[in-house]
Amino acid sequence: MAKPVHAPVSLFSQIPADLAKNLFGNAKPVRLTADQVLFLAGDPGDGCYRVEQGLLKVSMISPSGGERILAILGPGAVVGEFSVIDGKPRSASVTAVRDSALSFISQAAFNAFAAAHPEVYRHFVTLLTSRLRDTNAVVAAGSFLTLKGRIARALLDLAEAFGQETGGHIQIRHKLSQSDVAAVAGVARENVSRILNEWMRDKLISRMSGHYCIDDREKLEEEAEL
Amino acid sequence: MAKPVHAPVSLFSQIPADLAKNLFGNAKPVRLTADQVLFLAGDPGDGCYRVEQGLLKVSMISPSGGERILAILGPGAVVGEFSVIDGKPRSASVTAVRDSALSFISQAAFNAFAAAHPEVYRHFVTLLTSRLRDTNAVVAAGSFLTLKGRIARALLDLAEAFGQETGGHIQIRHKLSQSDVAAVAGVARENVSRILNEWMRDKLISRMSGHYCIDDREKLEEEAEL
DNA sequence: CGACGCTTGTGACCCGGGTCACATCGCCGT
DNA sequence: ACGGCGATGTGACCCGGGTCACAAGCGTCG
Repeated sequence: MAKPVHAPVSLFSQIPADLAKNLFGNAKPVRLTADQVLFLAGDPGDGCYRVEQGLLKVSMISPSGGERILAILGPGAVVGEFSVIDGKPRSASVTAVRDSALSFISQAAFNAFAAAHPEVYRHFVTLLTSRLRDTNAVVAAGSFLTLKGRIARALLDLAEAFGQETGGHIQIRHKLSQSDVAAVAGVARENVSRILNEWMRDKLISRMSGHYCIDDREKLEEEAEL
Repeated sequence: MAKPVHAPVSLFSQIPADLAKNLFGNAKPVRLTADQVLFLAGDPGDGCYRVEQGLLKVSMISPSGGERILAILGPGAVVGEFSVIDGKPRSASVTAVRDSALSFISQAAFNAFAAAHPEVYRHFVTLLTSRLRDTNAVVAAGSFLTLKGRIARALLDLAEAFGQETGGHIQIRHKLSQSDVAAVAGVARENVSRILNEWMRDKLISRMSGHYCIDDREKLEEEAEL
């Protein structure tokens, strides 16, 4: 029963380009250098951003230092909407994975725009729904899958976000460390190393100059289901 | 650092009563007896429901039989919106915990209504946002908290949903089995038994005729943070 | 009232996977 | 070319928590 259990964690939270154009038309530009923090969980939220360029990660940090990555966002994604919608503090931290450029709009500006263009809500509804489906899948994965399954899922998700198909192979066009994969999968880094090597031996994946590449998506998806 | 890590899983997904009145005005009534399944994950989704009366659980079942409860919904809650919004199959299963009465509206009816009353989208946005916050918290709990922490969280969440405050004590007005608590917390039933008894010894909670009751919310919240 | 069938209580065991401790390996910078 | 440092590879160990196996409770239904 090869059902598609799989659903991408790191779905880009896109909204239609023309809408975004207007919404973020004269937004304030913000630049981040790699590893710079945009905001931390708990911070008051005063507005939201659109990723113009670069790469961000949305994560939660445990008091003991552990990190769990909830999503990785690229150009076109909107980040920080929660606070704009409900006014509560930021629920997660956002950090630049590489140098990035964003557009910022204040909560007030957003509300004003939304009042004038109610269709933004409709788009947000579909966007949030798809995010919720993903997150539910993550919860399920966390409670049902084993280490290997979770790592497979993480890879597949990453591929979904950054993958570039080239003849049955999927290049992940981003230099991701094992720690990153570990934080997405929610497992220890050491195990990522072990499993990834095992899969390289078995030709499920390969690595070229730091970039991982999925060679046998089929088998990997199999690994992801239990 | 007693920060309120806590966020309810089983928040009732309410929408304003007057809106619901119209939206579900002449919906088709549906009745469920305890333990009856409303729909299963994977089923095609043809519409959504409003809980008029009773209690439902939203859960995912693992191939190996394990169950993970994502939410428990009571009167006023809307269930099955995902499929109505994006047309995809149901992402989780919904089962009646006790005899229940629902109102059903088809996807078409929903869309028609929403087209005429765009404000439904705005409400759904806030509803989905709060759900997403919760689910993210669940992911965090799953990766950071220990057994005790997760059980404490589960109890607190359940209390949030069914609790009735009475002088520092919180009655959980619903007969929930340890297996239910276990499925909410995502741990083994046996451990729920052990931990709950430990907490009863320590006067954090008590049980009267099957109903659990939180006697020392403070301490319980402490347990929930690591 | 007794029996059957759930829900609970508890101990013993086991194993997946986290943690620790290093050895390597690149990759840069000077 | 060398030295340093972060990213990897790998083994050994350990422990939280799941699993198993029963023993009690406790309704509830004939």
